[in-house]
Amino acid sequence: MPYFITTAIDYANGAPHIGHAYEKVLGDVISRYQRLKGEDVYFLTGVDQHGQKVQQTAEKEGIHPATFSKKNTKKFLKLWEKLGLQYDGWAETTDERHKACVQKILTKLEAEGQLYKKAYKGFYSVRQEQFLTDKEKNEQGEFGSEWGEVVEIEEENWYFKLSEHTDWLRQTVENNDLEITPAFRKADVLNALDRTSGTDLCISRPKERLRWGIELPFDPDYVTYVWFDALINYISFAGYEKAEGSDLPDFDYWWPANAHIIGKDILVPPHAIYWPCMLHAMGFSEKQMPTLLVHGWWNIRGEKMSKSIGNVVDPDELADRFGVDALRYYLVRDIPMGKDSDFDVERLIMLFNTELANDLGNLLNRSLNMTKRFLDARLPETSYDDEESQKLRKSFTESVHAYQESMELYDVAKALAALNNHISFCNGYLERQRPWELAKDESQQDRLAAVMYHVVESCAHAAILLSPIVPSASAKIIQQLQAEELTSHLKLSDCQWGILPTGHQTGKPKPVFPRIEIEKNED
RNA sequence: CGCGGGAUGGAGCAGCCAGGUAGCUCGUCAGGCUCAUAACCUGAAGGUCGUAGGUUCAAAUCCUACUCCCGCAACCA
Repeated sequence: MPYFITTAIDYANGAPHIGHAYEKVLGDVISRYQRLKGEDVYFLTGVDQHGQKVQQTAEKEGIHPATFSKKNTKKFLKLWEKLGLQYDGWAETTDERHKACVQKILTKLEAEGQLYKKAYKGFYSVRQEQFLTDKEKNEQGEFGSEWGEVVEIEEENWYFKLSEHTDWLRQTVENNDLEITPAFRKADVLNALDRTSGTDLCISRPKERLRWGIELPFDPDYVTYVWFDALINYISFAGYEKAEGSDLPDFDYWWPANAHIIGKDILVPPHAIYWPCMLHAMGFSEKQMPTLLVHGWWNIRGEKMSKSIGNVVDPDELADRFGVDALRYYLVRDIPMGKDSDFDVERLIMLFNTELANDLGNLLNRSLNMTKRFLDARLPETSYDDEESQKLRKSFTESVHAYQESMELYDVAKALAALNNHISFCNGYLERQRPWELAKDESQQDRLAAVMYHVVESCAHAAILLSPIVPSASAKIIQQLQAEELTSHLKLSDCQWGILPTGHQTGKPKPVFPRIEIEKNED
């Protein structure tokens, strides 16, 4: 089955921060999980390169917006490579294929009377090059000096008849044809719809104000409003209206998207209102709507992360300091789906050290070590079984079941907790079975073999279930288990007890998750 | 009365939708073990579940009011 998943495309106006990294890692984790299930996955991510902020910042630096956005795009690409993202498509809004698609859509909508031109009158800050609204007014109800000269001007722009689609949208949202996860976000959308109803969406910017964008095909004095441009990436890079002989994917095969992963800040109005209405105007039915997967934010000490406060956490630096596995693990482990969480380096270290190093890493290490020392690194045939071992297998089954159930709901944190549950059980199991004493007794060899099989087999499963989250560490575990050939083509549904055959030879143990030692004098 | 989220032992959270001895992780303390990454295992201390009412045989869980914290929005990135 096709599984088409996208992330928001990041604004190429600066360097990526932890929030960007979170969303992409989440997308990667879900993609890899779906691949593990055997689905045909297409993971699309990218950058939004147009818009006023890019133009402004580029001008400040005295370079062309194209050069500037390319430079920032590289920062994203570099980080995604470092974090091990496995995406199938890369969306850049300056891509000619995307531009052509946007223009085709605009042309069609204009021809069908979905767009019209109208004058707008308002207060405009010359210095900031933007229209001001009431929220920019200070307590005295005036525009402060920070805006410089403020003039009232009238300007013509192109509008999209958003209001003709909002009734349809309301029904589509209420019927869950446009699915919004988690469900509590639906209220936000319905609420925003009330405010939006009756207003249309301005989709153009005059070139004297903004040149950096996609030109309107029917009015060369204007460029396209960034959201109208950016949102289309989800279909343009999926092959919608692609040119003859294009290497883009087959749109009919992939659409609708199984998940648009976005932050709660861009749910309304762009993704839950503009986007579905745009699709509807293009002729998409309510059955062809994507599912919106809305995640929360990483805050710093309870505050919203922002550049101006200076509390941005640099994912690149974190990956260097603690390793990609630790960062990827933390980003999906310590935040409940849809909610906010506080970013805390100490918790990152704690979760890595306890759950990965002490529990799983150590379990693997002691299991392989004992197998090597007591059984000559071989899992011999055994017919021994006991109640403890039955309990372990039951714990395994329950844990895998809970893992899957949570992953289906995109709750990675809960899935990992379920997995860790079994790992803990395994450590307790070893304590109760005491293989190091069984090894001293010739008559207990059968039991020893059974005990070691149970823990080593559990490690193999843990590696498979962890592969979407920490792929490189998972591969290391599999390697030490010498189970590459046994697991490489395995699907999740094949993960029944007994992957490792009788007589299987295990490899040398080497810490996969070396403990992070807390540095002193670190701020 | 703009909208939403949150308030649970020292810290971070689950439980609330489908009321019935308050659970998890970390930390602390005391034991145990020695195969292992000074790891692992067992046990203990620590909470009148934001406040005040109400419904009920019974409320963290349902209802009402209030307090505090966070975010979003309040006509164009």
